[in-house]
Order: sequence, then structure tokens, then C-alpha cells
Amino acid sequence: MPDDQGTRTPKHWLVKTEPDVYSIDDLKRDRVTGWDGVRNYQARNFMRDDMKRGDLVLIYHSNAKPPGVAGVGEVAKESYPDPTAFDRSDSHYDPKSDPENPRWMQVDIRFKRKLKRLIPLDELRDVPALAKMPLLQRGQRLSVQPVTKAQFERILTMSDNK
DNA sequence: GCCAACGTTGGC
DNA sequence: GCCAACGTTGGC
Repeated sequence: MPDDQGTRTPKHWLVKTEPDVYSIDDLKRDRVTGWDGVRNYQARNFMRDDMKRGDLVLIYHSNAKPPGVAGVGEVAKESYPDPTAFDRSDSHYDPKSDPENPRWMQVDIRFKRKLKRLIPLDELRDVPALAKMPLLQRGQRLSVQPVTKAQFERILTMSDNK
């Protein structure tokens, strides 16, 4: 039986953003934002096929000092074409993405909350229960990735219990 | 700023 | 379909 006939259990995700470009504070200010600019097929497929309204999302700051999980959002709108791919003036412009047959898709993410403190990457690495997170696998660079409910909740605990 | 690890592109 | 060259990611 399909698990999403109105009773689908929310899934959990982690998305990366460079805070110099777009931070958790920017998301807090905007309340909802289109998660545009993703130009990796595997990440796109997660957004296009698997991210559903109400899914919970860890917001991860990459290329930061330190890098780490900064907050929580939720999927506010499911997959639709990424308009930046059609915009010649945008740094993510892709001439191969045709509005008639869009190559790149995005979801909208709504701000839920900042963590009480940023959980640095180093600290995540120290937790055995998180060892299998895609984020912690050597060399991986996926900017949209699934996490398990247990991993998600564990990270929230790390923030809230100190 | 460096560079290792990836992903994509395009010639063949 | 191979694979070298190139571009990007992202921690350090």
C-alpha cells in the first residue's frame, strides 16, 4: 500500500546553504523561500520526487566557520520548476533548461526555528548514532539529502539539551 | 587559498 | 561508451 495516501509520515531531510549567500537568519526574515539553484541531479530528484509538504528539513551551513546545523524548516510547497535556470542574468542560468521541459526543480522551504545553538560538523562526527548520515560520509557533496527520523531528532536534542 | 573528491562534458 | 579535461563543492 502506498504510504502517502493522505497519511504519509513526514520524511526528514538536510539541505545545505552557504550562510554568506543565504543563512538561517535570511530564511527567518523571509519566512518562506524557494530553494533554487540546485544543479545536481540526485539532489534535484529528492526535491522533485520525494520531498512533500510538511516534511522537516535541517538547515545546514556549509562553507562557514564553523560549518554545522543551524535550524529547522519544513517543506511548504512541493516541486516546481526553478526559475533561476531560465534567467540569463542569474548565476544559476542553464540554457539547457527549457520552460517547456524544465531540467531543474525546487521546493519552497518555510522557516520553523533556529536551533538554540549551531551544532558544528565536528560535534556531529563525534556521535556514533549519526555516523551513517550522508553528510558525514567522506567526500559526499549532496546539497539535499535524506536523514532518518532518529538522526533528525538526535540533532535537535544536541541543540536543546545544552 | 588549497586541493581532494566528485560530477559533468564532449571528443573520439 | 570510455575517459581525460574541466568545473564545483566544501572542509581545512
